[in-house]
Parts: sequence; structure tokens; C-alpha cells
Amino acid sequence: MHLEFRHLRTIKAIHEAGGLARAADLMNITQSALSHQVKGLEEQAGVELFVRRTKPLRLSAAGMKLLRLAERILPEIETLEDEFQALQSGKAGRLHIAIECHACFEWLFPVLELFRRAWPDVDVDIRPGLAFDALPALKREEVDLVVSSDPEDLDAVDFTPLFDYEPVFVASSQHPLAQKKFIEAEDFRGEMLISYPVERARLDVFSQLLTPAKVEPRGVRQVELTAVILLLVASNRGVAVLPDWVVREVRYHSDYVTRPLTEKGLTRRLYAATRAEDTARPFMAHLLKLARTEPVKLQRPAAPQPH
Amino acid sequence: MHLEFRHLRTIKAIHEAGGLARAADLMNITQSALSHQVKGLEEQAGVELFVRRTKPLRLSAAGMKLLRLAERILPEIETLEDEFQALQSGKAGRLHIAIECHACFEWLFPVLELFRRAWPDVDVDIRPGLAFDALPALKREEVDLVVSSDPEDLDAVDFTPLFDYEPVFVASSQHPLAQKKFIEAEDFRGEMLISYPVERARLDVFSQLLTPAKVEPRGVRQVELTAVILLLVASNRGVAVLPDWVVREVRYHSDYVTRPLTEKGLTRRLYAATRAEDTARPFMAHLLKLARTEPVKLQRPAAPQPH
DNA sequence: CGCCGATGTGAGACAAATTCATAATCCTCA
DNA sequence: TGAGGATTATGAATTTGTCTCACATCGGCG
Repeated sequence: MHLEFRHLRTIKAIHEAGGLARAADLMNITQSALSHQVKGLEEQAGVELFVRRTKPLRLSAAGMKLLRLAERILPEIETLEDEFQALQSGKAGRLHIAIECHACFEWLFPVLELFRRAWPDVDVDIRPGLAFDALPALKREEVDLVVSSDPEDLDAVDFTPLFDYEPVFVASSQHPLAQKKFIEAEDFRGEMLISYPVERARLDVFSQLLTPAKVEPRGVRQVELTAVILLLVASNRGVAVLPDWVVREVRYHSDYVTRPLTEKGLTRRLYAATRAEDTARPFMAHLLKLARTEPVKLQRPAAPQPH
Repeated sequence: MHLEFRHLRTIKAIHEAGGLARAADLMNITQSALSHQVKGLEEQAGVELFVRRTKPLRLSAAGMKLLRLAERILPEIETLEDEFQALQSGKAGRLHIAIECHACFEWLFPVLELFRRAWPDVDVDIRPGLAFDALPALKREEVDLVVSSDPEDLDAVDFTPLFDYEPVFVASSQHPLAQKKFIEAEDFRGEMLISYPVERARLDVFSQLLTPAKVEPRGVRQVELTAVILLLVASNRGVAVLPDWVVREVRYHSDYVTRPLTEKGLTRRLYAATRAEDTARPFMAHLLKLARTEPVKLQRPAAPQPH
């Protein structure tokens, strides 16, 4: 049975117009064409779709079933066409984000909240579990934006700088290292380091400090949530290195001390990787702008809490 | 945008086969044909449905939307095709029944109950409100069977005799007419007649007795439900004429008397009107047989209840 | 860098849908 | 009931669209 959308539209039109001739008119098509079409369809289906006994053609029982199918399906197609229309016009789109850096949730959520208000028809999602292999996934269109601090030179992929941040040492104020003005690689040798559960190459403390200095901490404890890391640090179960936008909250809290890494401090830069074809699309440009400007507001030291 | 089922099947096949060439194989079609088809579809939609960057063709975000549509719609079509298949093979069909006689519910329900067990795929329904104009509705395929006691000579419509019945006078055992052996037209002159709310031509008591004799009862009260008619009769608020299969239940009940109309009693015959093309269809033939044999079991006097 | 597997392209063959012209019906109304 | 208008059916010609064939092109992998 070779059903086609044409047939569904025909059934619907004949029903609505109350006759074949009027339906043909409605569809900008000859009455003859409709007659042929209906005949062909009935032969295919092996079922009488219309009551031929009466003159203004009417749907039979089987025809009614088809009509009900048409009335379920045709609106779905129109919906899809509208969605494609929105895609074309740039109002809609997909923005699936892969983040390589665990702590980025902290600034990304507020950014996405703003974004969603401005672009309600864009399908926003964060895809964890793609931290590795994020760039190939970007090329394969499995994701549309990758947040990374390690730009690579790939064609068809743009790395847009977002903002600079400083990986900061955090410890309990009771910790011996709290006495130092700044922290060096050697200082970690006897310490329990608390970090996110990702490979070392993705952790600033290793890639920028410990690995080059060939220093191994006493131990590494991997913890998923930032809040839990801070909890463990406060109770002196270890030390951590976190981006400045994360430690903003605790910088003036008496339980913690924060210290720069190395005498002058480290500076790192975050990038957004996007497919070159997407970078200039309106909603993407808007998101990039938000991601450049909003996080720096979080980085500014919060005013000391009075109580 | 000229979407067709072909396209939905294509999208689904390409997704499942994981590539255009394999999908072409799956669909018994050239790879070239698929390439053309996809290209045409993308031009129509104005949207990239696939990621061309990578070699085994993959669905893009928009393509995924289409795929999800395909996975919703294609099974619906298969369902419909199965239904049409069942229609063709005679297992399925529609049996919408219009009854001109109100009391027919009494024997029709048990019959339909048996029928439904035998033909679960037949769409059975009783359409009240079509009591008038039932035969034109039959020709128009709005209904498939009409129960009537007035056969007409129409071509393309068969009237199959079902069974004979007797319209019986029913009154309270306290009623004066209870003394008579049989009831005549004149007896109604002073009585309140309780009947179903249909036109007089459809009521046996009028068409067979009162109208020919030009007798008008004292009044006519129209009541929808058989049980309520019997209730009113029992409390002597009026008399009624009901088919014998209805009064079976009360025939030996001490609150009621039942009497024949005229000395020899009236005999009427019920018919099932069906479209000639349908009469011999298996499920219709079965229903007609049930409707010939089952009601007569109800007509046999029930054994007197012992208590 | 070069091969292999996979996709894209163009011309022609073929099938299917549409149109035109006209016939066959049905419905209505006098 | 029969004429006339409206509605649907049919056949041949035409147009449109889809498929195939042959070959060009491209991407990935060693």
C-alpha cells in the first residue's frame, strides 16, 4: 500500500470541502487529478474509501479511519515545518555544550539562564560525559560548543577567548601553609590534594605546576562537587586548587585562606570552541558575548559579609 | 516543503544503517537515488539534515527532529495498513446499528454481546437519534444495519426477516380492563397510554390498531425507559403496549396482566435492513443468524418464579 | 600520499501524477 | 418524470518527478 502525504491531504480536503470537485479547487488541482488519485489509492489499499452511491462523495468507514490518521499526522508535519522555518531564520537552533572544566558549571549556569530568556526557541543542553573527545564531537555535530582552556589549531573550528582566571590555592586557615604568602610546587609534596575526578592533564594544578616540577602530592582525593571540596578543605582533610571565580565566596571567610600559586600567580584563559560556520550565527554570537562579560562579574571579590 | 513518507523511511533507514550506501542497500534502491533524494529534501526544507563533514553520513540536529517525527508516524501507518488488511480479509469491519424500535435494546444487547466475542475486530456501535431517516443513512453508509418492522422495496438494500413478535397489552392487575380476555381499539378510548417517545407511525399500537380504528386514547405519556413504563403501569398510572419479549419478565407477575390485542392477537415481523453488498459478508451473516435465533429464546415464557 | 570506501553529479530512462476533453452519473426542481 | 445543472469518471497526451547508470569527487586511514 503506497500511501503518501498527498493522499492524506486529499482525504482531508474532500472531507472538509464536502466533495471532490470543491476539494480539487481548494488544492489548486484539477478535479480529474483528484479522481485519478482517489481511484489509485483505493486500488492500492484494496478498500473503498468513499461511498460512491451518493453524489457529493462521502467518506466510508475505512475512509474515516484514514481521515483520523490524516488529522493526527498533518499537524505534526506543519509543526516540523515551522521548526525548520525557525531554524532557517536563525531564531531557533541547538546549543549543546560540552565542558572540559568541571568548575565551569559555576559561571555557565547563570550565563545560560540569561541566554534562555533571550532565545527561548534554542535547544540548550549541557552534555557531561563528553569531557574527553569533546573536539571531535564538535566536528561531528554531536555538540555545538566546547569550553576549554587548551586551544588547538583546527580548521573549521574557532576558539573564542572568553576570560582570564587564576587558579588559586585554598586551604584551611589552620593549615601550616596558611603562613606562606604564596604557594610553590614543592609545597604540595606532603599534602593531600582534593580535585575534580578528571585526568591530570585537565587540571591546572598539574598541567601548570606539579607536572612540570615533577612533584607528586602525598595523595589525591577526587570529589565531584565544588561544595564538598570546600567542606573537606575547611575541615583540614586536604588542600585544593580552584579557579578564582569559585573561591570568590570563601575568600573573606575566616575558615579558609586563599593564596596565589607561585610568587606572581598563574593566569589561565578560557576559550569557547565552535564550528566556524556557527560562530557568527546570531544566537551563538550572543552566547559568546554573555560568556565573555558575565563571568567577570562573578570574579570581582564579593564585598566582605558583615556578620 | 514537500515532505513525503519516502523521506521519512529514508531518514530512518540511513540512521539505522549508519550510512547512505548501506541504507540504499536496505531499501533495495541505488545509493545514487538516495543521494538525490536527500539532496532534494534538504533543498526543500532549507535545512541541513546531515553532517557532510564526516564520511559515514550522520544526522544533524535538524535531521534528528525529522527522525523523531518518522519514528512517531511510520508505525501509525503500519497500524492503519494492518487494519485495512483485516478489513479486506473480512475479519474486521464496521457494524453501526440504527434501531427504529425502542424496545429492541432488550434483545439486541445479548445478541451483540455474543457477536463481539466472535468478532473482536469489528467496530460495533448502536446509533440512537437516527431512528428517523435510518434507511437513507444506511445507503449513505452512515450506519450498516437498520432494525425495522416496515420493509420497503429498495434496490441495493436487503430486508432479512428476523423473528415474529406480538405486541401485547399490559396493565395493572387492578385495572378494569384486566377483566377482559382480549383488548380492542375501543378499549383505549378512556385510557392513558404510556409509550416510547417516537412518532406514532413507529408505534405498533397506533399503526396496527388505533390509527386504522380512528381511536384516540385519553392521553399519551412518553417515557424513555422500558423499566419506567412498567413501573408506571404497575402503579396504575396508565396502560401500555409492548412486544412480547419485553413483557416476558412480568407475564406471571401478580402486579400485571397481559392481554392480546384483538381476539386473535397481532403478529408483527422484525427485519434487518442491510446494504446488499454487505448482507453476505461473513460477520454480517453471523450477526443476522444470531439475531434470528437468540431473541426467540427470550420470547419463550420464563418458568414461573417459585417464591 | 595514495588507496579504498563512501557520497555527489549529470544525462537519460522510466514511472507516476496531472491536465484536457469528454462521457457517465446523480440530484433537484418544475 | 424528465430536463438541466452539478458532480464524478475515464482515456490519451503531457508534464513532472524519481530512479538508474556511469563516473567524478571526497574523506579517512595506513
